[in-house]
Amino acid sequence: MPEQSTGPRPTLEAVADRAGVSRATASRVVNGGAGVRAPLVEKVLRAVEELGYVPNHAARTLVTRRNGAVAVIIAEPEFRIFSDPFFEQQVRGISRELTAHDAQLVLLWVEGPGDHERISRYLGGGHVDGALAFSLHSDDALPSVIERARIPVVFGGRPAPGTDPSVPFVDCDNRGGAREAVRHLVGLGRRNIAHISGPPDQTSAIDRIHGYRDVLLDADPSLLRRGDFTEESGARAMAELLDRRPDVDGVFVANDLMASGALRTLRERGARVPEDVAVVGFDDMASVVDRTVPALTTVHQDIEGMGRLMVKLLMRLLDGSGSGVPASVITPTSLVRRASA
Amino acid sequence: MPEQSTGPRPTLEAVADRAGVSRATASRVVNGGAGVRAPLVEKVLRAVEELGYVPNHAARTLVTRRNGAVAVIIAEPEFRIFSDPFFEQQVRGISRELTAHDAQLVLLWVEGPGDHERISRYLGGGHVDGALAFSLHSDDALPSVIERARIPVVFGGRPAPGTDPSVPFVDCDNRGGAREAVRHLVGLGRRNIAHISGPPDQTSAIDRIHGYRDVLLDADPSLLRRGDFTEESGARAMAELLDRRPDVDGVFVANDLMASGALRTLRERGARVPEDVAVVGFDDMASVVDRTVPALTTVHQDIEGMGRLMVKLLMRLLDGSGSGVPASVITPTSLVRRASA
DNA sequence: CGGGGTCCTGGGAGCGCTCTCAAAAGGGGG
DNA sequence: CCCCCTTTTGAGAGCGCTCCCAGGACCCCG
Repeated sequence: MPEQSTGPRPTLEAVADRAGVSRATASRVVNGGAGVRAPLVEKVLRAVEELGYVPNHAARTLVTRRNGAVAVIIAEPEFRIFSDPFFEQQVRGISRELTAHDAQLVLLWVEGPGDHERISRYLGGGHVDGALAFSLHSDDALPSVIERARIPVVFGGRPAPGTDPSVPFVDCDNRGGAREAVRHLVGLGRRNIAHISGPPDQTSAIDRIHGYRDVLLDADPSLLRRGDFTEESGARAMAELLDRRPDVDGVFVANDLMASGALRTLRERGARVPEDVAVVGFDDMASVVDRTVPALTTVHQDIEGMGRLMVKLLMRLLDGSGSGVPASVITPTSLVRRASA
Repeated sequence: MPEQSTGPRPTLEAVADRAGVSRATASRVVNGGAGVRAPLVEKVLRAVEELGYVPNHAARTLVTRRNGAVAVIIAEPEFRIFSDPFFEQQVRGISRELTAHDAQLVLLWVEGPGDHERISRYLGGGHVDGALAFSLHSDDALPSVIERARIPVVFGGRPAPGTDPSVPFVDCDNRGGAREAVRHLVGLGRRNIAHISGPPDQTSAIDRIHGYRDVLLDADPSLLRRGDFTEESGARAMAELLDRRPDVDGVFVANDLMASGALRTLRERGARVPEDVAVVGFDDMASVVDRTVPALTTVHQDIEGMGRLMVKLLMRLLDGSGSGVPASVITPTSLVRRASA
């Protein structure tokens, strides 16, 4: 039972004294006890217990140059990314994996370019061992701010072209997933397959368009409508599609939210899904997929797993064990068939 | 322009040498420069700039015993609290205020009792100067875990009875706000005013019930229905209410989400709002209030402000300037009149 | 022009820990 | 039983910074 000491916290020195060993030996025990004989280990451990000793983190960091903390940089350019379920899942994965590595999550909330100076100084100040960031918009200056800090970084999502290509990232196989979705539609015998895409400044949206084109090399431009990943934009895009191409019989929508909107429009226009128009989404977002009518066929990606992977990559970077820079990881996707296609 | 030094980061010593002053003086300048003559300040600043000096955080913490970081403890008992807009606003306020104080936010994500040991050790380990936590359910063991760490803490929301009463908290005036809402309904000439409450293990829900009873001392129990703060539960409670008390002409709902559900039920049952039944919510949640038909009259609370206040209170605790323990803060609420009442 | 402040500055002692290196202890073979 | 090698332990030197304190510079007034 630790003593309820009111005074200053006990130091390693105190533990060593109590155990009758040197500070060095006490340190060894506290750090795993390799190379110390059992009886001494026992003594030190008892002293630690009795004194309620907890290592001083700052002192340890000062000499080891490691502080067991990782920054997660959240940029909130315009929307409420924090309450985005996609994002939440990823952060959850990160948090869990970080815990497994006994590392802490320091949240860096960036609200605008005015914060860049602060962030840069913080990252460069040795407060954290590394950083995790998310590539959002290609016009964002944040990646370069992070790079300037010369600190190990892993991105979530493929960064926009122009970002230092040596920075590893974790992303799902957007292009492959899109291909699978479109092939499924083709396999269903659909002839006029459209695509409702995301904003062209996000690499995930671009990659999904590429996947669509990979399969439908000669797709007519009139079959391509652009949305912005919101439900509303999906509904609108579907309406436009129906107006221009009444013959459309299949749609691959770049995310579930827009697919939900598209489904709504289809219902309002009296089109049967999947009989008249088959719909495939992307993300397999639980909160959307279940409530959709009919249930949405979509491309699944393991978002939490991607978060964990980001941490694993960063840890490998920090250990330096993986010779050189670890390669980026593209996680697999899989088509989940439900009623809409 | 900072030198692109590849080697080890420059130390204060290096800065002092370059500026031709002592380490002590360099330190003084770096920390504000009080009591140093202008020309020397100038010289040191230039050296800092030229060397690209950034203070070593660990070394500083080692001697000052302050590390400029605050833990935000997020317990996720069952639901996705992280994506809760209420919560997001509060964390945003915390983040902003922390930034203003030049302090960092360390996110501690608690997923279950299994994490308590880890959290406790972390908080007690001197990694952070203080902690911010949210009082969620009265049966949660977390508050006591935090208390055990003997670290300054401020709660968001009034803690359940049984928690150490000396721990300061920030909460809005739930009871007063509820009173105002009910009085408004009374002022509208409503005779049979019902209340749809939140779960009884949350103090905010209890306080709002109290406020309702303060005004309607003799309210019949049949006018009180319990929900769980979800839209669905609000819809259900309203339906039950209508079944038992068809004469109800006013409802105070304990939060906007449930009020939105109640409004839906009212519409489905063909009751006009506010003509037949006037409805008042609580929270003034932007994402709900705007989309409701009719627009929801509700009790406004400054959620982001509460987050900021939590930080301010904690900072006062840490400074020790406020003699003794700062008092908890109850922030005011205000009725926002829209169409529903 | 000297005395007594006041204001600045530098020296140096740690903060608590890790880690290197040398000394001590233990062990085995000749 | 002694010597050499391996394992275990301890002494001590920092890590980079702040802060106390003493000494020097400077200033104003008599």
